Amino acid sequence: MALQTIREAALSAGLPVKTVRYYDEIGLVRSSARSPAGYRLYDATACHKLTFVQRARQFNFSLDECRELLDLYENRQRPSREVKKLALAKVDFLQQRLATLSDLKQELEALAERCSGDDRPDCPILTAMAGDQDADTVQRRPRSKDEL
Amino acid sequence: MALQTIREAALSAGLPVKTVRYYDEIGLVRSSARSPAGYRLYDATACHKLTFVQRARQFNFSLDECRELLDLYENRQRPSREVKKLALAKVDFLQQRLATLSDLKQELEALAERCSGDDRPDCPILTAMAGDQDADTVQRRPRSKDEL
DNA sequence: ATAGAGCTTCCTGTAAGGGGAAGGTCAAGA
DNA sequence: TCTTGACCTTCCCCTTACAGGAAGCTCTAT
Repeated sequence: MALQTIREAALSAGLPVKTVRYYDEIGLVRSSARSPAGYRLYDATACHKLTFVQRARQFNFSLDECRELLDLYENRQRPSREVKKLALAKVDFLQQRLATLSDLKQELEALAERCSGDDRPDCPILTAMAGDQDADTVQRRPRSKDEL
Repeated sequence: MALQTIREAALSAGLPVKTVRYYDEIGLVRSSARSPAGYRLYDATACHKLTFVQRARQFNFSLDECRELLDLYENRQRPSREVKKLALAKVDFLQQRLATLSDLKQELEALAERCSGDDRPDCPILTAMAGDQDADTVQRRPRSKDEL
């Protein structure tokens, strides 16, 4: 396969052109060459890496984590243990967030259910947020960095 | 209650000082006055609003949404319908994200389960992300703006 | 008088790009 | 040959919701 322009490479990886340019800029996936006019050119290997990163992103890995995964992917001697560790850590992270969001949703649903949702101004949702005595069912939760 | 300094107001609302200063700067919750030396001063109403915003943030509302909620909260004539609409939209949003994250977690777990996690270099996780033929169980999903 | 805490504004940085301007390049059609 | 339009480049600002820190003023206690 011949060298591809950034647009072709982006299309084949399912990424926006801007994103591919950005990955080049931060050194995550470098273009394999430049044309005489300065156009970025991507060979099969580079396109492959773009696709790899796109998939890893779908799995919620950050760009830094993608960098790690790419390194592992390129190192034919790596132990699968390391990859599994990253994957399981991500699973844990997702589990945490699922729990938090689920709680949140239930609380909001409960409040909405008690709201008449008509023309009257009384609203248990606002009352709860204002912290009036009616709102003692609302729990205060600490916020962690990870919590969305 | 007398006027409070930014630190006292922040403490009473459970927010960092930096955050309260930021809310003032963007006009979300303005300080009610300034001391002769230029110190921000908060009265009971302003402190109340800070608390309101802190609660709404716990419910995952963005600062722009908090602004809307504050407007509704301050408008004694508002119909509860509008508040309920915002709350239910947020519930929907959370529901979407829960589904996405749950899918993600299951896929990752399945991959990790098939990975030996030892010293050998073979790794189904990397293989799946590389898009090799072995990875036909991995589905491509479109990413929306909202999806974390 | 001085130390230390608290306050101010201003600047920089975060994640992961998006939007758009100004300008060079390339292939096709008139 | 000229021109048009699509494509490419770099550069810069914008986003969310603050955090960290510097330089400098203020207040309180000793």
